[in-house]
Amino acid sequence: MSSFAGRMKEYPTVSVDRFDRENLHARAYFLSHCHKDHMKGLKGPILKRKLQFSRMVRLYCSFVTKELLLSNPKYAFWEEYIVPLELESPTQISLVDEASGEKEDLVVTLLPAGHCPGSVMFLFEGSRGNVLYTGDFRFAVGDASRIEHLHSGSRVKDIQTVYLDSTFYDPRYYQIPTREMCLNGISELIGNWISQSPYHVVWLNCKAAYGYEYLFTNLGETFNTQIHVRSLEMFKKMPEILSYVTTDRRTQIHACRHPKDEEFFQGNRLPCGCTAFDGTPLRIISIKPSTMWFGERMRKTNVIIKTGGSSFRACFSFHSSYSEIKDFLSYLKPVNIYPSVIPLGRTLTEVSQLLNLMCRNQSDLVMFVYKPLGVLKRTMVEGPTHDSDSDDGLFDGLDLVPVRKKMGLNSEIKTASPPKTAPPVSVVESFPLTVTDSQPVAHNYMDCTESNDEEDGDDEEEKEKDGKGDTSNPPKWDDFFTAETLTDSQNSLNSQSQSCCSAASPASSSSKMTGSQTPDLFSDEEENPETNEHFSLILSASTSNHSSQNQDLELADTLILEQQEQEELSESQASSDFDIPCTPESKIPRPDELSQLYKKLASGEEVMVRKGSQGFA
DNA sequence: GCGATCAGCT
DNA sequence: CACAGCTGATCGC
Repeated sequence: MSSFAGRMKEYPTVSVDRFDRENLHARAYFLSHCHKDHMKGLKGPILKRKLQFSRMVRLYCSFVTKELLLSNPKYAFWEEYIVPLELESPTQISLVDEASGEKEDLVVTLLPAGHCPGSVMFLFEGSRGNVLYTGDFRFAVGDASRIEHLHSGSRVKDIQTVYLDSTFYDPRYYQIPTREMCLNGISELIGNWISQSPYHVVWLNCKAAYGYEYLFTNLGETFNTQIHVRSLEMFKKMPEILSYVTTDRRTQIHACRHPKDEEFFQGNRLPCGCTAFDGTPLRIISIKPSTMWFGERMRKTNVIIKTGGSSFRACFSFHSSYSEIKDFLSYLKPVNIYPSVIPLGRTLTEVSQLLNLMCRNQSDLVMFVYKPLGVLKRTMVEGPTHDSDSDDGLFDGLDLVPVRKKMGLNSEIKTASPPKTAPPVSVVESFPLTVTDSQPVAHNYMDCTESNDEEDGDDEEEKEKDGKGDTSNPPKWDDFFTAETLTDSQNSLNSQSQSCCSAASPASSSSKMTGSQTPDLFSDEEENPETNEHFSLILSASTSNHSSQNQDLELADTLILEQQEQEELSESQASSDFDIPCTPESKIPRPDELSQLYKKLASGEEVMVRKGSQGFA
């Protein structure tokens, strides 16, 4: 569940997915998708009144989200204030302060998020840099590279901040079978059942939320049928969904619901009340889509689990897994990452620390330590970014969070060198200026940490409260986290750091054993990690609590492999704005070499960074 | 009577 | 197995 407070520090005059409290003063609203936890305050009378007195404030979302939203009478009053935007079409939006007339332009691009119908990410491009608000999303590995608007030419755009759907950003959720695997498993189960007779029917026990539609359309297509649902109203303008759903109960696949549907099912009734089509009793199985996750080294897993005589759970996820998120972040390498969800049993601090490893600063930290030339490049790219975060008074008088960060930054910089003025516009000029930052890495690292920790003023309370519950069992996470941090550095030096981590893992494991789960043993049988997982599509009769077994082993293993993976990814990302030439040996460069390097870097990299942020302005 | 919040339950 | 959201109780305005 999202606990994002609604405002991005870079663009605090707009609100995203939150419509209460300070968001009531926003100059523009954005709704990423039509789930209630992203719509807080959206039907509030205060906001409704504000709209009636405003000429400028609008709600921006996708066409599909607009349709879904307006299909609910409680939100019908938004009709005249909604501006639906096409996907992948950069659109300039003027943010006007209606009192002062002050204006700021922002370019927004909607990117399909794969979470539910109409769900999008928002890419904001403006004077404060490129910011990606992911909303909720499910991306497969590699998906980010296929999104045109995350690129500028052949390069990845310079993303300042990602506001991230971190629902499964926790190594517990290392992998979740792909959509295709899940669909295939469900199709096989359903096919085997409904082919037996017309009285063999399936009840898809779906929650009351958008997001299962692609299941319906795929099943409808596969079995040349329609799925029974309670209402078609919300899909009336979406033919590609509408054609696969029906309110006619005489179909073999149902996704209808009833407050007492579980009882109904026990009594061999469908939620719609059906017990028979023509006097012949139905043979009903229930399939409950639910998230299943697996460890990094899980060799074979089932996407269907039998939970009773005629009950099944089927793997289904609205959100990206840990490894999918990592792939996404490794590709984008944003400067900052802020989680919008704290996974159950975690705290904001823990998640922020783990996310720091995926920040651009952090991956460069490794390069800085072992590849000294890298720091020049890193500083070059980062200097301006850095400064732009603290240069002017845009945040003056606004919320505490950005100001606090700014102050922290300045004080950090002061210790190294006198306060700097705003960065020069010229690329060449900015170069020597930023290179003089003698020890920038630690500062930047701290900066990332602090900003994450201190972000989200009132939001933090919620998150910390969430976290309180698990302060009783912190060792497992802490142990794990420490190990990972260590590995981060060690891995670059020594490929045998694996043994170091393996040694550390039993300790964290034993503390974890106090949890309710019964992880599998540290068996050595899985010495050979298969990166190509084969999720079984075949129905399993197993009723074991399979999905979280091996947690401890996975945690430890994750530490080792993810760093390797990260390195590979950065190597493959040769076109990135912030990639750097490899330094084969760590000798100290001579001044003339440095000068050559400066020229090379200045000729391309920085120019691209600057252009990237102005591309659509 | 309405909204916000929380516990409980899927 | 934890998606998202409903229902009902309680409290405050």
